[in-house]
Amino acid sequence: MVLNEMAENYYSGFKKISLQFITAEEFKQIEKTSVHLRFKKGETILKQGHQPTHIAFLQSGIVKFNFFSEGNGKNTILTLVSAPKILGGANLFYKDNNLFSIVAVEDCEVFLIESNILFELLKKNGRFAVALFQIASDMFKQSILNFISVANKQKEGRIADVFLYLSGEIYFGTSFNLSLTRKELAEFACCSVENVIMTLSKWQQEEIITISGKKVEIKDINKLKQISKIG
Amino acid sequence: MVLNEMAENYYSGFKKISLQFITAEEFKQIEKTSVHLRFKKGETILKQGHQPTHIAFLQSGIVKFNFFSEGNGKNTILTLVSAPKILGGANLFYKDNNLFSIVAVEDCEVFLIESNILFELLKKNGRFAVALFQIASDMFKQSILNFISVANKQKEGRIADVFLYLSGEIYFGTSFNLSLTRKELAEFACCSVENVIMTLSKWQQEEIITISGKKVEIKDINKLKQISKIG
DNA sequence: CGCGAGCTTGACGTTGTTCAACTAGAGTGG
DNA sequence: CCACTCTAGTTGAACAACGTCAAGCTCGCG
Repeated sequence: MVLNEMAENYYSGFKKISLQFITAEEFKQIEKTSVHLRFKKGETILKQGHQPTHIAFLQSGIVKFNFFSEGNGKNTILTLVSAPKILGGANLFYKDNNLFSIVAVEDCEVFLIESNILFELLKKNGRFAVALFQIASDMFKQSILNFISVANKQKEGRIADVFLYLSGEIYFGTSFNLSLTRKELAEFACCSVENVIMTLSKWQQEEIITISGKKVEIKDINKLKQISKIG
Repeated sequence: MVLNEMAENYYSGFKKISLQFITAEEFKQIEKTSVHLRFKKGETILKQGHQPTHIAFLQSGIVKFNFFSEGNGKNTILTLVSAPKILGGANLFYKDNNLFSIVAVEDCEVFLIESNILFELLKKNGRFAVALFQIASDMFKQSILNFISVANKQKEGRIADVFLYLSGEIYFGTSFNLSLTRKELAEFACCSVENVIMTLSKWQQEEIITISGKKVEIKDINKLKQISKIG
């Protein structure tokens, strides 16, 4: 009974969204063929290059979309996503193999849904399809915004963008416990680790942020926005 | 009668796709509230920042997705698209204002559809919705691949990517009339005009490509792929 | 206590942008 | 039909931005 309740809460976010569009009966169909899992920080939820057999619903935690380049052995973080959200946008859209990996940045609870089951429901229910696609495509928009940032701005502007994103879309506040390493910040901002560090040091001196250990506080968000704007 | 035939051909690509999923009756609904237009090279089809009232179907021609950055006054070409294809992916997905402009790179024929009419149909017909989203999302995938290229490679690898993309996805061959200026190539590859020129000169000396005027011939596509891979 | 991973700093070299000068071709008007 | 101008393309040199390297630091954990 306790277990049942836990399971109930486990996918409640997804269930709540779904039941606005599909019947309880139809939701049971999804439930039967899906699993819920916990992932520890650093574990891979969906792997780049694999076949997309599942759609993931992120119930709690934070994940990164990680692209590994064979050519030079470098990682790029396309975007970060915090719960609750539908992951596996790539899988929703294409039949292609996963473009990137999805990796837990903090401990996560995930609800893995068989994609062909979900797809059948989407085809039967246009409103559900439209709603899910709109949710899922948010991540694409973020990737594109990130692209634009990388393409147009130099380091400082990009790192400012990263912190504005963390503050606005991930931690929802100006004060948070950073769960990314400096290396991950660098992979997100597309620059070297040293550059992240130097920029952060500079910002500390200018009293734009304070960092101690993993604790980050943005003291002057307007200045950050300014830096982002200038590029 | 001749006019009718022309009009018939005009949106035939979109009609053909649509009629696999919706009835002729339903298609008439779209037809009634839509317009077909011609755009000259350089003209803007959908403008960045405007409200997305229409979805565009590109019947013929080539367009660029152009992002203009207020901060530094620079353009970035997110991706190029050749007909026939559904444009306005951004509009399909979000209610937000257009993230970027869509601009004709060659003369285009476009079929502008009122988005709320189309959306009503999508909600009623899940199979149609899924099909359209899959087509539209191809452009997102290309933007992300482009992002990865910009993030990981240096200029020569990026310019190689641009030419491989032009050859494979736009002109469908190793020999074509380039409709982009050097400036546009630079905006696509995210580097300076001078860098594009120097790289192309170098490739000519190495007999990887030949260029005379707008005529481009890729003589050694494997070498280009090699350059792309190394980055 | 010692080891290793993550973090920090400064020096140095490479990459790529900016600038300035020049060329070629297309369009315009006298 | 020839200057004139305007735009696109081209080249090289100077300079700034950024990544790489090397060395040292800190902190948590065995």
